[in-house]
Amino acid sequence: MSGEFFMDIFQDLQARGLIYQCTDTEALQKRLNQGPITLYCGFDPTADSLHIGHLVTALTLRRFQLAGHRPLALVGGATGMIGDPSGRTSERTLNSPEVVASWTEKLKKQLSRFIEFDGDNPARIVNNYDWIGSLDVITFLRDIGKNFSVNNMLAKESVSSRLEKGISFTEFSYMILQSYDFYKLYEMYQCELQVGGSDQWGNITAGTDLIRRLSQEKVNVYGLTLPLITKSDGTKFGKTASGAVWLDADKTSPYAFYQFLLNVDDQDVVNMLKVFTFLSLEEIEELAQEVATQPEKRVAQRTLAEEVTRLVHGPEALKRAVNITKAFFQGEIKQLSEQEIKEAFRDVPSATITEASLPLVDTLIQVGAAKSKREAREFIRNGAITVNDRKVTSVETKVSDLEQIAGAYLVIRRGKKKYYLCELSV
RNA sequence: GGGAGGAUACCAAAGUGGCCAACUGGGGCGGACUGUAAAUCCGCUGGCAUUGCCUUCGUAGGUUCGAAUCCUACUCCUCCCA
Repeated sequence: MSGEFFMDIFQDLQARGLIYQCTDTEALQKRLNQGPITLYCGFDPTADSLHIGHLVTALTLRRFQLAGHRPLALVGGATGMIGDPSGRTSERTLNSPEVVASWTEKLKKQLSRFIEFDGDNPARIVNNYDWIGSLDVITFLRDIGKNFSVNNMLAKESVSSRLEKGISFTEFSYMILQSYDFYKLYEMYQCELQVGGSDQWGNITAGTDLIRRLSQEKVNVYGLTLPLITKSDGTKFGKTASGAVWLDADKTSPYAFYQFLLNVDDQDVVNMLKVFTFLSLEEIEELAQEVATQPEKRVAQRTLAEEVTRLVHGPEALKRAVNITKAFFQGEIKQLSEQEIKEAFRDVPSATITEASLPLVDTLIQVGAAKSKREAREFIRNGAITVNDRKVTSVETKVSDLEQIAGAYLVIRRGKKKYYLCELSV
């Protein structure tokens, strides 16, 4: 199902709702039909991991590659040191060079999962530190800066929206660097297209302008932005109460990642399938029918969760996530073997206790199920605590009162979905 | 540089000497219902403790039997004038 070859990439993107703005729709469509094109998209190291929002653009690069084009994934080792004002209401705090460098490496690794480095149209990962890092001030101001008009820069949304509150020269200059990236990639790899999120429009057009100015003959380069993915209620997709949904397995476990997608609203799931999977539009249409006729089966959600988790974390992690889900929501935890418990609870908070007489109230705190004894008691009184499939009702319960799995494990459930593992070693 | 106002728990916002661990709304968390849903309803939302204690209302002091509330200094924020 994935790995399909799209004859008309532009049409496919359009049908998936992935096109927001384009510098010249007709010309770009024509160019794409003429043959392979090199395109790029940048990712700045503003955190130690990409999140699910970045997936939209990363997967778009892959869509282009599947259609026979050559994607470049740019990691902003240099621009990450400056800070993009786009879409921000206030100045960013600068990170140290060491931090930026280590984040850059992490992003590189994550991005490489989504694109193919072999074959006829191999992708490439580039780091703009390689050409910006060595740029000297005179070159920057004289050769590059001369092509920018401050009047123009002030008009860009990313800058104008900040004029009231204030913006530093550093962030103000950001668009020049990003434009220079596009220019360098055009020069080095004949990169003709830059793709980015909708907030990148200003930076992207600045880049196409720069290339035109610096080129002797008339050239055509294109910019394309993708929409911000929102839910039906208008809020941004990918935000949870506990923060962003990360692609790094250490920050958001594969199980949590899988669950996040499994719980997508009926109203949103079809859109998400279009944006986050490589399923054909026909396959997605079939799933849309399922949502309409048998929403309670949640076939679409299941498919979405499986496809994306496999894409991001691989088949093994997906299998674990599914197994954990089965044990938690369908199976009886008591039936699990010690081996299975260890496997299933790899991604779940756990603690080891050494004292059999420990009150359950304290155990809940140790595993992280409750913040204080008061809260722990409240959970028990409300009937929110289940240990090894048995509801606990007495606040006085001690660990030794409870039946253990495989003689050593307590699987604690709080509420409907939160699980904690407690290992007893006396 | 001058003037006015403000800082309360996750957020918003009451309270202006004891009845304040602090109204209310949002959020969050639990329960019922359910499709691991939406909507709805109910409960909880500083800590410890078997009705008592401890720490909280920008920071540091002071007044008082007693302060989130009054006084002093400081820090930060907003607005107005220059």
